[in-house]
Amino acid sequence: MREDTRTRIQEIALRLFTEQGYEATSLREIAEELGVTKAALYYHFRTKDDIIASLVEMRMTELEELLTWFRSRPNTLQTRRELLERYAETLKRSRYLDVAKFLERNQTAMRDHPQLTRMRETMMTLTREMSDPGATPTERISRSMALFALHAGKWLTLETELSDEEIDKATMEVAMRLLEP
Amino acid sequence: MREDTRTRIQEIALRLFTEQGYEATSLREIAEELGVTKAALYYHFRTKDDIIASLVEMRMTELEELLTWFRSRPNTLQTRRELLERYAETLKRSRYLDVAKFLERNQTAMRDHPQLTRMRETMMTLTREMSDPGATPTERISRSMALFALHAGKWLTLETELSDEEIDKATMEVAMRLLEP
DNA sequence: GTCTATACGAGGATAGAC
DNA sequence: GTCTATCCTCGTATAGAC
Repeated sequence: MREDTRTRIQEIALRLFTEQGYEATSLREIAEELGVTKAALYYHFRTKDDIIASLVEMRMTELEELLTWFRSRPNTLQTRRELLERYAETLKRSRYLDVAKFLERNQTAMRDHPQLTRMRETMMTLTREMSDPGATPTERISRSMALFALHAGKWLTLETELSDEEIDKATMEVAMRLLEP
Repeated sequence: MREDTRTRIQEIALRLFTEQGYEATSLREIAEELGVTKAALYYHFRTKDDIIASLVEMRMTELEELLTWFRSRPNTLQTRRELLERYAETLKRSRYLDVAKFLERNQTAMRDHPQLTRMRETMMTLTREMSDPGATPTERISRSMALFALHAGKWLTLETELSDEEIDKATMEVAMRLLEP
């Protein structure tokens, strides 16, 4: 059974946007790969922006759910460790990893997008609340970086000697260490 | 005494590119802020790309010098610690920090730039050579992340309770810890 | 409902006048 | 060293075929 056009547009667009850049990818390219004219895209999406807006929305909703879950639990080392595990899980689902990659690589292109502002705030809140009130600056920064470390691990896939699984496992160990005092 | 036009174009362009994005910033905007027409920019630079190419070149040359220096020294913990100090020093000079920020935020826009490829390779080589041949995956990833941590620290300036100096100091401590076994 | 044909203003870029 | 005229492609929009 054939996917619907709308979903195919999103898939092609996300791939091209991530590979070539959001602004460097024209609607004509997307339309050609789909086998239609670019005007046809405007039947399915109001603007170029709308093509990825729903995908970004998915990723953001997930982050907000993660924050809600975190706040519902006692702020212990155990909870923080579980937060890292859950965050890493979201990055394993290819759809979210693709969106995360897109967002990393197209920061300025999405600059004044309201969704991006919300997401930045969610990430900020998450990292901030991981710290105890009386923590030292080093402890605060260290814990904040634990989440970033999970992303950084995905950039290091060029370390040819290591397999993806080894990198994922080692990245998690490094991130966990950043939670320790 | 007035700066020459060429330098002013670079300064205006780097600021606008970093704030708004490379592709989102038009030559007309730069020209207007400078008080000329966009066609006039083509006297000073062959393409839009060339406007920042020389700035990126500076940053890249510096990274390559850092790699050369690192290779000239015994690969000890002491040398790796000094590498972090030197790397952080480059990020303190505003010109390089601005270029680094621009590169972080406009990755896909610079995608097929030969300079970018060279820089990625230099960073990769640097992080790879920081590892001993017999190191565990966790040690390798941890050391590789030490350099990224210095950048990540610059993203955390929104941690309102901490001053820039506190963040810099704490970031360095976290990065140094990532070098330890 | 789904698409094609066509047009508009703005973008980067070039050639050439002054 | 600065500008005009010009070109092609871009995102966007609408009218209308099927």
